Amino acid sequence: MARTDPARAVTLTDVARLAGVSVATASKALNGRDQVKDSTRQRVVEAAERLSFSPNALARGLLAGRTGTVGLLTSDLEGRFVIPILMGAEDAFGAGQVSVFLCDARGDAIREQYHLRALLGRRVDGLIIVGRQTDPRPSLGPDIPVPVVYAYAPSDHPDDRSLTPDNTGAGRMAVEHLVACGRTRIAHITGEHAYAAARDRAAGVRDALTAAGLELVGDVMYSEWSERWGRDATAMLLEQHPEIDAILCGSDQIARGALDMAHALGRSVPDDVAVMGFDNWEVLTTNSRPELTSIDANLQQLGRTAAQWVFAALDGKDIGTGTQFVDGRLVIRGSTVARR
Amino acid sequence: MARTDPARAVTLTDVARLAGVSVATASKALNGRDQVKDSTRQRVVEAAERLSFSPNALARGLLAGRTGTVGLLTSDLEGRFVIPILMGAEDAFGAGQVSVFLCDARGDAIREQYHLRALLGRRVDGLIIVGRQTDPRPSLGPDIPVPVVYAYAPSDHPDDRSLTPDNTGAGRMAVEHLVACGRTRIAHITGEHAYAAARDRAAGVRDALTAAGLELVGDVMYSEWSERWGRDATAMLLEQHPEIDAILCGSDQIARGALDMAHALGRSVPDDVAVMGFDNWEVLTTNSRPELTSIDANLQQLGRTAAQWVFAALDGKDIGTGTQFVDGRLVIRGSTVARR
DNA sequence: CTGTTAGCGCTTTCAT
DNA sequence: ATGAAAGCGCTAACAG
Repeated sequence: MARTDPARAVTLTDVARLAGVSVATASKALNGRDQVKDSTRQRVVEAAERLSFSPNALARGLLAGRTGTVGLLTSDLEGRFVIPILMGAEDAFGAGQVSVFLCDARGDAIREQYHLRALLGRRVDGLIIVGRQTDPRPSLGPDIPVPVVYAYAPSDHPDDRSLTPDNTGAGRMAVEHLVACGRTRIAHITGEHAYAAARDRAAGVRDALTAAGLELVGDVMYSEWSERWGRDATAMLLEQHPEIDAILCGSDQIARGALDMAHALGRSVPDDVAVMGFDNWEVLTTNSRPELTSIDANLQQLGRTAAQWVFAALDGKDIGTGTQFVDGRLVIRGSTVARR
Repeated sequence: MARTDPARAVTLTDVARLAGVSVATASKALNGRDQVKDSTRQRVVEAAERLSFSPNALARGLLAGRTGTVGLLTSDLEGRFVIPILMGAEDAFGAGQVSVFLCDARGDAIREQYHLRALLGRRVDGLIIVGRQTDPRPSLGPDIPVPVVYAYAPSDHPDDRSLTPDNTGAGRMAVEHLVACGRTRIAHITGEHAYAAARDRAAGVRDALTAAGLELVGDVMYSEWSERWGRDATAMLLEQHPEIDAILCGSDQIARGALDMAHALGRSVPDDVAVMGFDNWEVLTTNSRPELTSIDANLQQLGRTAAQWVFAALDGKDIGTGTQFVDGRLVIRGSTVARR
């Protein structure tokens, strides 16, 4: 049962006493220091096990100046981005080596400040700040006494270190895939123009089309990040430009709507028209009919790199400044390539 | 920029020196103890602010025996359940008062053990264990020295304290809604029979049907938790039982598939047939056409209660044992009720 | 190889 | 009202 321990937690002193040595020796024995006789170490280890001794990380941290903890401060309410990033960070840190405080600021600057203070008070060794869009976010400033890496949303200050998906590259990658599939009349439906993600992907789309000697069919269609918009835009598109053979959508949600409407209007996917999205949100991409080709932002990789940077900075290495872009990964499914 | 502090962090000693008092007095002043002259307190507070002093929570925790941290140990890879639970917990704890370590065991018992040891070593005040299904999970056993609450997945040991969605009640609630909408020929498509969530919801469905003097149309259709199954099952259903006027689906994903196929077969939703799901996963429910009625499991509430229990246990209160069920909440949308 | 000592930053008696 | 001192659990220097 979940009981509040009435007895004091077992300490190194208890172990030392049981093993019949001093705490110092016990400490050395358990930490693999080499000035300990094998038989002594043996005794200490056994004593520790018998008492199920678990060293107090607070005491250790207090002394070492390092706590082995990292703060992940997010505003991503759904956890769509932060969970893969957390997993990547855990990978990089090694499970159990480093523990991660996850704080959700819910897009509220005040709450963010609270959490920030708390994390610094707990002497985290580093911070990873996860935004919910790829638009630059306000910097925490230069006075944070630990390494900070901004993930997903870059910092708006050039001296900070940020890591964000390469949406322009992803846009290019998408078009290159469609072109490789033989598509030449490509339209682009996307989300809100206010989002850098939408604009950047669109820019990449244009680049790649130009490079392929093609032109976008119609204008980039900006509106909301929703299935509804995907449906509505697709209806308009197929009406005005019946010749299109590919609809590139700015998100998987939009793509789901496009797929839906294409079917409703009697177009076969991918035979008549290819459809693809961005984000590779599995619940959407692998459940549609056909399954949806998408660009995965490699967030787990992003999280891993962010964590490695924090570590590197801790070790005194220079991790530089500015924003680094993480490549996306094309995930091909049935909505752009006919089933074999 | 994110720099590793070259200078030592500012300590209470620094503050005391600047204020011209002893550390003891500084401590009292900052912690609102009442044996301090107002003018002295003033000076100390100012000094602390000037130095942007942030008390070392490790040192404090070492002394107090409480750390103000809680471990959230999950195996919910997508974060679908754990994020609302985390938010609920943060609500209950108060942002900044308590910090939450989030660890993802990824369904791996070894990794779970690693994380558990790490968390206990960091002297968390309590643990919330979040499973990814509502089936009972192995207990961590009686020897955890801090309060443990199992959330979402209950523990398989009766002496543990668990909190899980009331799926039976949710099944009942769903049927009651459909009946209230005038539906009488109701079918039930759901996920894998191996999942307690599927079986429990189905049991509730049967209860409520019986109570209403109705019978399920056909058998409960168990298979996978996917849109594909929703589509396939719906096709079979409409073929074999064209008279049905409601399809209750075991998840929103299945419901999306059902919606899709109902349309494809020329049935109007909700006029000819009502469709509803469970989970209220917004990306699915609010983007479909029509939007999907669903039962929300109130996970944020669940997280809040779990956190409150941990706290209560810490304060020495008896939080009892066994599993408590959290009521779901009906969210009515257009798939069961025609738009006004 | 082992033990003694000091001290990480803080709170809390207990004197003054 | 203030300060000196002890100690939370641990590790690192230094002595022996």
